[in-house]
Amino acid sequence: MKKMLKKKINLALTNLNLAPPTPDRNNFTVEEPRDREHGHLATNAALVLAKSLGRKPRELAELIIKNLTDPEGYIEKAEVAGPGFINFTLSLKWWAWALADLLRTGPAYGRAAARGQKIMLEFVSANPTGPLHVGHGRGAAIGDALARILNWVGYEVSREYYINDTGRQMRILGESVLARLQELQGSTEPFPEDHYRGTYIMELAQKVLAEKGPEILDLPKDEAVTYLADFAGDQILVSIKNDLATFKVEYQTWFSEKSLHREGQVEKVLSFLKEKNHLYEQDDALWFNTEPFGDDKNRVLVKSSGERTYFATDIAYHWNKFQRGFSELVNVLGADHHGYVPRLKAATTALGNNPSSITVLLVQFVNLVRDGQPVAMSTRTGEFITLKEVLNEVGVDAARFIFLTRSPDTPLEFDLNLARTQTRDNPVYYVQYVGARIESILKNAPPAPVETNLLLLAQPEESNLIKHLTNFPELIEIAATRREPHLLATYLTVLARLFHHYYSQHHVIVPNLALAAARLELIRAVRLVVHLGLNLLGVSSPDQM
RNA sequence: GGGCGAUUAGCUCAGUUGGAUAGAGCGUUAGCCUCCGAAGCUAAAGGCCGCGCGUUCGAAUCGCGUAUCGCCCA
Repeated sequence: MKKMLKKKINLALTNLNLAPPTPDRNNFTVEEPRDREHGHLATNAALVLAKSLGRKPRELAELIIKNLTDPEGYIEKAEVAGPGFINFTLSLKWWAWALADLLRTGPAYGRAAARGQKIMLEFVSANPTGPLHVGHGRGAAIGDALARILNWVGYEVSREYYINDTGRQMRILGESVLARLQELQGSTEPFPEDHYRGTYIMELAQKVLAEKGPEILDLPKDEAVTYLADFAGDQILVSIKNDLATFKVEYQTWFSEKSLHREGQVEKVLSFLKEKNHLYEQDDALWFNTEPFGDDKNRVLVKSSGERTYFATDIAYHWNKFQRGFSELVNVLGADHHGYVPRLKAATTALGNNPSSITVLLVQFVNLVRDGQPVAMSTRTGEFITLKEVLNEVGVDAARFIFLTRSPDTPLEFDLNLARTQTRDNPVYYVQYVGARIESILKNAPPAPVETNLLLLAQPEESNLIKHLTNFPELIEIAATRREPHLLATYLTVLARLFHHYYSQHHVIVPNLALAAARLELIRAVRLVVHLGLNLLGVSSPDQM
């Protein structure tokens, strides 16, 4: 719709043949004015171009209007307004054409052709040391919705979960289970500080005891800890997978950190960087010279103890991603990782890739509130609300929608009381209700005549609806390029409002059968877009509620 | 001390990359079901878009400064 107008304006500018040809010819925008009295669409072309063309804005606007060509009869009215805007009112013919086009395209509306580009989304990637909490849920909702959207606009998308199944946190996990095991066997040693205290640790200890017996405790401590870490990690990972499946998040790959070490990838990337002269030794440690690539200081890759740092394995991991043929990487991370971004980009550059091929999406924390009080969320103390609990309380759809309505870079307040008591008032139902209402109308619909005349949709509420519907493809495109799935949630809320308003103003099934038929087509289109939009958010779109 | 993000209605938050009179949900107030689903609609009240300076035809949006909050680093 906007493209159509832009083309016409550009053509008018060409016809005007004004010298000099301006370089900012395409700098103007076509937008929807807030005020309905300003028509369907407005352009600032005259305002933007006035200076370089040496004309007064209003004068230029008049010239543009005079030179518009519109053989199809799509423009009803074009007039100069305010400081030099041109307001357009589009004709019924245009709206009929746009709606027909949408219905003809059907379930593929807004879907772009494959671009032959592989893009990887890594998200959640929580350590398998405890259950997922709400913060992970937010990352999961955003990552998954973004994956759906990117796929929709033509990328070959792969979702990946990186499992940190080795290192310090895993050892602490093993030690935590060991401590509980010893307790079960009568030890009175105090539980070690800074270890995982959640009740699930005790459950895991009981499970080990039941399956393997107390002989585990006879092993040398290191062996026991390693065994228990693996055992517990595997179990926890299973429950993480279950939670994500419940949340309707599916991964193509679960990538194990261990496999990087097993296949010697860390050593390979170290020698690669060494060859490129990016490494140096100092104080018995091996350093990576990341500063020239925009990091604020250099980083250790191999400690004096010989241990590889977390950063070293992470470089190997991202190297591996590129080697698997992904041209673009998106990482959804908690906001506490933002200091990590420059060094990741630095590593990307040093490895010979464009740093802009990796996008890090930082998601701010979720603050749980109960009875007006913040709820502590430490995995260590065991006082946390798991994703599973929240899903049980408010349901998958509501949780996803709440996560996806807010921009990722603002902390989200999640009020559990509100979520619990106001389930039915949740905004997600406002959108879903549109679908249910339409299905109900369609059930009562009379049989359609052979030919439907969409020109009968002459009410302003109808053109408003069509206008918003036809914005869908462009909106998805924007949400994809900006990696902002929440734009879609906002879009759907507006669509819902427009529909509910229309519904209250006009009956769909009216005695005039031709008009009824046209209106049924319109609400079918609304149904379709609501369905597509909710699907892209991973929210269900029920026929009945 | 340095960095990143935030600051918009009583509360929770949008604002489609600079457009005309600032948006929604919840809450408050007053209305609307003999009529396609009232999980809805209509209306009212509620705003110095943290503050200051700048950029320009035009700023919630961009720049600089500043305050407050959250997080990260030393």
